[in-house]
Amino acid sequence: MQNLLHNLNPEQLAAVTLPAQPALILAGAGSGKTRVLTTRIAWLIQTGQVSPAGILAVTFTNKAAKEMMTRLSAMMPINTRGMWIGTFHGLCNRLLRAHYRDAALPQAFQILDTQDQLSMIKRLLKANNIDDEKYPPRNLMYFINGAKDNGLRAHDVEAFDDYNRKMVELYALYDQQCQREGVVDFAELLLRTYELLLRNQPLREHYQARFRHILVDEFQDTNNLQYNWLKLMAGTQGAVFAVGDDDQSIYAFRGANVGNMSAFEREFKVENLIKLEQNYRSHGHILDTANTLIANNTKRLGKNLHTDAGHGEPVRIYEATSDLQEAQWIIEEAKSLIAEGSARNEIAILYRSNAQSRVIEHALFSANIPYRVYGGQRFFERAEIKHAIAYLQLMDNPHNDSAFLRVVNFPTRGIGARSLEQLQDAAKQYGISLYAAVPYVTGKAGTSLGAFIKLVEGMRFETLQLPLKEMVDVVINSSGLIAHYQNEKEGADRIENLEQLVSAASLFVSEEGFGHDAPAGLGPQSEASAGTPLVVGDGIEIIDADVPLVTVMSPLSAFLSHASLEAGDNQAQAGQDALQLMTVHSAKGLEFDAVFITGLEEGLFPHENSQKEEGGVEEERRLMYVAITRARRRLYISFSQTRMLHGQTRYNMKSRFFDEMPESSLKWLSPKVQQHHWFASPKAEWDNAFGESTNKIAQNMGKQAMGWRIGESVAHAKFGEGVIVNIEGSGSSARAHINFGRHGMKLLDLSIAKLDKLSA
DNA sequence: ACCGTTCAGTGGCCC
DNA sequence: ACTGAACGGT
Repeated sequence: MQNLLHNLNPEQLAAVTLPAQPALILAGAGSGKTRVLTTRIAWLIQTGQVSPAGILAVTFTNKAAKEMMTRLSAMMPINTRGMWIGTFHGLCNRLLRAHYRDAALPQAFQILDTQDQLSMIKRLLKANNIDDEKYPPRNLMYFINGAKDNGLRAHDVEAFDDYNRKMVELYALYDQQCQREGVVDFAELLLRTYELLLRNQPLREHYQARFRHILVDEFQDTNNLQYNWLKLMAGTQGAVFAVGDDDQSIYAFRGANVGNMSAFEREFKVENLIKLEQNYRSHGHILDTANTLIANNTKRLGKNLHTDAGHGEPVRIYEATSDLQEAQWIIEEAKSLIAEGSARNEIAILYRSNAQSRVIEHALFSANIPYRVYGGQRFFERAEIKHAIAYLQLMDNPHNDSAFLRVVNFPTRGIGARSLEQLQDAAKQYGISLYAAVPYVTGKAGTSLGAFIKLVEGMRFETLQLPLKEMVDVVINSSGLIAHYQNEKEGADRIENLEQLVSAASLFVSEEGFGHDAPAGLGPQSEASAGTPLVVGDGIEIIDADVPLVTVMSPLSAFLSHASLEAGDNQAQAGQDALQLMTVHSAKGLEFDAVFITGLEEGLFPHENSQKEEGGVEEERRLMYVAITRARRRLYISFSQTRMLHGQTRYNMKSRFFDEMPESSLKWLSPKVQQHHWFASPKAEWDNAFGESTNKIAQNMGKQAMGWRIGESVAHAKFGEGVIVNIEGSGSSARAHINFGRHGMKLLDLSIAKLDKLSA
């Protein structure tokens, strides 16, 4: 015990040992939040306050859940069985599997990922002759997900105009279609579980009594449905231990509601609010920079990080002339860091948007520096894997139309658009799935469709008694996928991936505790042993979901859930000692010795779209705060005078965030170049080192009128600082397009507008 | 079935 | 500038 708690600072210790009451822990970046969460769990169990079965710990990512598990088992000889640590979606999946009847789902229900959901919506629109120009599938998807995230079914959504009435109607149709097919989307997992608990009192009371301690990670990222889900799960007795940081709330765009933090404090009558402000990650200058910046936000719960680590080095700021040159500079700096002994994977290059990575990657590639880009395509999202999965889905639940359509003619087997049209008509007419509608199609189309059904049935029959690994192996071969890719020029990688899917299945079986030789395709292996059936009140029997998945679903169903819920690593190749490239969003939760934050320009960071959004700039500022606090020892921030975006050169102003950072912690590496000065100096001076594209810019910048040049910085009484982006006309009738950053782009008459030359 | 062309859209992304 | 989807021709 002493062991468990020693080395905690007073605030951490206080948080870990709080009584069983609602608590809100404001955990700043690098303040040991995961440590507090895991130690709290260990402490609760070791002191005998709760059994492992009484713990529910919720995270947003599988990675975080795994991390918590790992750290817990390092802390105590833990009996992981019975403890519920997982993502919202993973936990909901588990509950719905155990209580599928009460939730009105088929036992083998399947989970749609975003791709599947979109394709399903497209099909729905087509089947109902809806103009997809007027109702873009993507919009409908956002509409549906948005409604679900707020706990609203179609009949709950109020529509005030015809357009929205139609959207609501389509939402209802969509849900019907999902129900017919036996599939649920991500939001549905949450909503269905919420409704299940809301309506089923015995079940609700059972879980409320069971989970005496509910711990939530990244609480600031919860959406409204998740918040209400937690409320329902907690009941009146559950001790919810919410850990979060309002300053790191960067996911409003996908429904996260920071307001849940204060709502939690209010509605749960939180008496225990603890701030973890001691930072163990970053040096002082870095922390000061973060603190000063974030102080510009108005809506904060209030928190100020401090460190014992000393000031360390100042934050280095660099002004580049072009995005290309910015990349060159990064590489030079990175090289010298490496030369000084830094590990490559301790250096991160962050950017606001993915489009920025291209230039940097190109430069790294040319310089022969290994790097790794996060956020690429994930394993289970690859086309060939989705195809193999679709065959498996059809074998487990033939009514999944998305899976059917994905592979009915892949590899090609002569089933074209005409045949499918006939099939879809039949399915619509009888209100059944495509699979079930095949017998109603006659003629040649019927024959080839029948052959496809035979293929799937054949694979199912053949693998009925086989373990999962072998089932997958049979599927990738008998389906013709392997053969198909063998004939393809670039098919080798895909075949390799398919083979990796077989290994993944094997690994899954051993990790999830399914017997290696247990048949994959049969239902639950041991229905009788499913937990301890509880009989409550009216004789309703509850089988607690606290059982290995194997007892509530077949290995195949479990593997398919796994494929949907854990799409795999979000990073490209596993080149170990490589520079780390990623967006600021995906850097959240990570830390590095040295960090480059690039593209600090108005319009890019803060992003231009954020200006129009309510609270948008504050979210951008939090994003910058997250970026800064990733760095341990050394931080670089750069911006560029020109940048290629969407095929044209843009002249951006430096980000307003520079005005919000403490000058005393910054060190400007480049002399503050006066932009009108560029042309006074020989072009070659800044051209020789960095590539040819500066040439074009220079030529373009040569254009001038009324003593003003493109690219020049100006000051305007009303709009403040700006950059001349273009000049049209000449002489006294010339007009200039000027980018005033936060005031937007203005077209000013050069003979009228009062402009001052800006000397920076 | 497969190809080349055209065209819109282009912010971040967990499950 | 680049991508992915949609379209139309062979």
